[in-house]
Amino acid sequence: MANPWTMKMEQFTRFSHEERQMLDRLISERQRQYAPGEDILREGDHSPDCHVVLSGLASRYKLLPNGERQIMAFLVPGDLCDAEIFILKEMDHSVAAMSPARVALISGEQMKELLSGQGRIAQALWWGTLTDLAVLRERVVDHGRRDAYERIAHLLYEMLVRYRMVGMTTDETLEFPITQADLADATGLTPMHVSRMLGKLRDENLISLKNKTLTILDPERLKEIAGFNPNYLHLDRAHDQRDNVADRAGDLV
Amino acid sequence: MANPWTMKMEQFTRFSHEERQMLDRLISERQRQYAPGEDILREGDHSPDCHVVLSGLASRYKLLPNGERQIMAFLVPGDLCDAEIFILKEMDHSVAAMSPARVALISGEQMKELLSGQGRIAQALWWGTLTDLAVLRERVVDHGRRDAYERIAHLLYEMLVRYRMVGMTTDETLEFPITQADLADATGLTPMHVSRMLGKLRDENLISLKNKTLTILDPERLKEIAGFNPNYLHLDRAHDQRDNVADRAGDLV
DNA sequence: CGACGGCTTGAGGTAAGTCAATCCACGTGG
DNA sequence: CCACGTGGATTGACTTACCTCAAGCCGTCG
Repeated sequence: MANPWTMKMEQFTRFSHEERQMLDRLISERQRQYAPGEDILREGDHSPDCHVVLSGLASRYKLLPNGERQIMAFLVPGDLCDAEIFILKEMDHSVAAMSPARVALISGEQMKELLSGQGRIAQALWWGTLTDLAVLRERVVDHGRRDAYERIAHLLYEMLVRYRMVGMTTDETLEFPITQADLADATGLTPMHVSRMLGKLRDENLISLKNKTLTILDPERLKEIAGFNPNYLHLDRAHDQRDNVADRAGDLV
Repeated sequence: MANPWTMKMEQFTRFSHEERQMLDRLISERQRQYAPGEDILREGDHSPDCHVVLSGLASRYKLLPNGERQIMAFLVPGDLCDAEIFILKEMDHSVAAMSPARVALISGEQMKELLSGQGRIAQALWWGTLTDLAVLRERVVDHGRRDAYERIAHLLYEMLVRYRMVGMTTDETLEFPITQADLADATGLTPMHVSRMLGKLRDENLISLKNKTLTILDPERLKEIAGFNPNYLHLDRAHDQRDNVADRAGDLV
C-alpha cells in the first residue's frame, strides 16, 4: 500500500521503484501525532521542517483581529502543509488538525534537495504547489459566484475527488470529521445557514451525513449542482490504464 | 531603471550584477503588446512560453457556464502570468489585458533552467509563486469574512502596496484602469453595489478615483478599515536600507 | 447630433445573517 | 443507573446587506 504522499503525486507522474523507496524513507523517518484542534503550525512560526499529512484531516486558517476564523483549505492525506518553509521567513497563516492526524516531518534541507533536483520528484512537488494554487482559485470562484447551496455542494464533491486520489475511499463514502461550524468558517457562511443547506442536500437525497461519515448518494447530480469542472485539479494521469485504486479518482472527473 | 520583474523579485533577495543582466536579457528578447480586453492566455491553452507583465494591468479570470465572470487576481508589472506552463498540461483559467499591456515572452526551456538552478533566481521564482498563493489566500479571507466596504478597501490598499513594489508609484497616486464592472467581478459584488461602496469611500475622504487614476487620500485609515496585515506579501527586504525606490513599499507595511 | 460605455441613484426583493430556543448524543461523575 | 454538562445540530422569527430592475447622467467618439 503506497503512502498517500506518493499516491497523490502519482496522479501527476509515475515514479521509479527507487523514487518510491526514497519517498517512503523520507516520511517514515520522523512522524508526529496531533490531537483534534491542535495546531500543527501557527502564524508567525518558522519551523525547520516541512509537514506532510499522512492520515486524518487538517485545515489552513487565519484568525482575524475580531476573533473570526477563515478556513482557506482542508488538507487531506498526501497534502503538504508548508511548502513555504524553506523560502519564506514565517508562516502567514496557521494549520490545525481537525481529527487525530499523523504527520511526517521532513527537514528543510532534504526538501530543498528534492526540489532543486532535475527528476520527477521535483516536478511532482511543483505540480503539488501549482495545484494548490488552482484549488485556491476555485475557492475564490466559489465565494464570488456560487450561492450557499452550490458552494457547499462544490466543496463536498471536491473532497470526494481528493479522497479518491489518495485511496481513502473507493466508493462514495468518506470520513468527514468536519463540523458545521468548520464548514461555516470555510464557506464564509454561518453555522445555521450551513445546517439549512445540508438539510436541503439531504432532503434532495444527494448526500447522507451522520457520525462523521459522509456518503454522496448522487454524485452525478451533486456535480451538476456544484458546477464542478475538474480541470483545476490537473489529474493528468486520471485516464491512464488502471494500475492502482487511486486512479479511480479519474472516474469522477 | 530596473525592469519590473527584477524589481519585484528584489523585494525578496538582492541579485548580483550578472543576475540582473541575465533577467534583463531574458525579458528583452521577445515582447508583445496587448490591447485592453485582449486575452493573453485562454483556458485550455498550452503555450510554449511563459508570460511576464512589463507594463499595464492584466487579470486572471474564469468564465462560468452561465456566462458570469470571476476575476481571481490582478496582475501588475513584474507578475508572471503562467508559472504552470512547463508543468501542467493546460491552463485552467484565462488571463486578459485590462489596459494596453506589454508582455515579455520567455521560453519554457529557459524558465525551466532558471527554476532548476541553485541560485537566487530560482529561489526568487519560488518566492513569487508562494506569494501568489498567499495573495490568493487573502482573497479567500476577503470574500469569506469581510463585507463589501472592507473588501474593496482591502483590494485598493493591496494594489497600492504592489504598485510600490515595482516602482509604479512613489506617492499615493496610481494608474487604475479597472472599471467598476471589473471590480464587481473581482469582489463578487454587483457593479451597482461597487459604485455605492466607492461612493462611500469617497464621501469619507479616503480615496479619490477619476479618469482611471486612483489616489489614496488617507492610507492609514484605509488600512485600518481593510484590516490589512501585510505579512502575506512577504516583503522580506522591506526594511533594508533604502537603496532604491521600490523599497519604499516597506513604508506602507 | 445620437450612441455608447461607464457610472450613479432609487425602490423593492431576497439570500443569508442574527438572536434565541430546543434538541440530541456523548461522556463523566455521583 | 440516572443527573448533568457540553458540543454540535436544528428550527423559527425577524433583520439586513446586497441584489434586481429600472431610470437617468455624463463624457467621449463617430
